[in-house]
Amino acid sequence: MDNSRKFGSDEKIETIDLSLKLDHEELSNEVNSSRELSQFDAKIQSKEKEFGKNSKREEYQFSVLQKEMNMMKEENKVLREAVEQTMKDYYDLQKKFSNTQQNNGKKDPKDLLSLHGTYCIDFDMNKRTDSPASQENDIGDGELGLSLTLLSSGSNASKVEADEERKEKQEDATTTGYLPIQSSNNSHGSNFGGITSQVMNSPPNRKARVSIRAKCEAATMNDGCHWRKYGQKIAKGNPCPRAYYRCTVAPGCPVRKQVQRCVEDMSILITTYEGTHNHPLPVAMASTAGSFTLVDSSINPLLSNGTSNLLNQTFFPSPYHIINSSSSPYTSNLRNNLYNHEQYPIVNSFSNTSLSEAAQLGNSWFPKPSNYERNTIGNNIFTAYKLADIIHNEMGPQFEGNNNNYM
DNA sequence: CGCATTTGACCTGCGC
DNA sequence: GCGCAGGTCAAATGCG
Repeated sequence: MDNSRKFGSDEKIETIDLSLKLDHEELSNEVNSSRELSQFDAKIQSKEKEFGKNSKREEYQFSVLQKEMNMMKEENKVLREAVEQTMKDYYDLQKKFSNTQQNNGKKDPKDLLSLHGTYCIDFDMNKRTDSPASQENDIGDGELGLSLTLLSSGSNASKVEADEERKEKQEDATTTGYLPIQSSNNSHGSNFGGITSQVMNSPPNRKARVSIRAKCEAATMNDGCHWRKYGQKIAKGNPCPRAYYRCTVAPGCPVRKQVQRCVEDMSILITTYEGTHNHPLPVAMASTAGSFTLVDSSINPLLSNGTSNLLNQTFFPSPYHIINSSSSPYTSNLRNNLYNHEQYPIVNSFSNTSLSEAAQLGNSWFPKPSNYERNTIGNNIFTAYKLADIIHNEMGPQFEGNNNNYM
């Protein structure tokens, strides 16, 4: 925008539509940094001087523009504060995690894999929005979409489940569940379309579990694998039956999953995966997971090794490559992640079309949808692999290796 | 007829 | 040791 030259040549024009010169796209580019903002202010002030002799209408236009710009500056400030707050919370949580590990005598971060715990991923697939405006609103509300919750729990296996139940009861306090134990002033526990990952200690003889909670009207989430139902139980305290599935992609695959609706909110589907696939994952699944542009947050190697490897092991048994851009400042990483999530929406990552088409195309790897799954494919479909990808994305790059440490 | 789902019975672990 | 609850098995059933 070469305003000086432009204004110089337009001085004789009686009415000048300044709004054309300050379109939203350019304005949004201008306000990306405070430094640029100040430069922008200087430009506006110089223009004010130039147009000081013009009509009151132009002055009015200036005032309107200035108000708009002030509003954008305020918004920008709120966004920056939200990012900073989230970063602060994130660091606090990492510190707590590190302290917990030290107290447990875990010297090697790899030993985290011996925490055969349950990792919970929360998201609300109905909350995802596509419009940039809603993104900004979400961020402006401080709902930055990702928080980590580390709970210290009892040491026996039954307590793991008990904790899960207890937390489910607590989750009415928040909307998505899993109360953050830190940063009381944040809004991570509110109903955002994001993720809450959770790590709970459990005994060594417990297999790794990844629990995914999704707002999903369908009877089950389709994650690309082929599952055979082998049982159903009505668990105590929840009238909704819990269904048991085992992976049938490859014979002898030990991976199992449990699917149950949340008692407080029937629209929430809780899917718990357990075990490690003994076969390569379907190509579309891997490609979907890899469709994220992963950004190296490089924040906490402890979390990176622990959570990501566990997720990796549960969801990504085969080598899985990521893209690192470690040169980016973290705030921009966070921002990039948020936008990457929008760019590659969680919802419908395994869309009805892709799934059924893949099956129709006769892809050898692709499981033929079961009767049950055929009925659910048309609804909002979610791939846990992508969520695990997001978790990894937030956790950092130390991702590969140590795949057999916790089984 | 083959495969997937359903469902009651059985097994196992844990708390008391 | 007993009872309870979660998890698994396997025969029965349903569906294409």
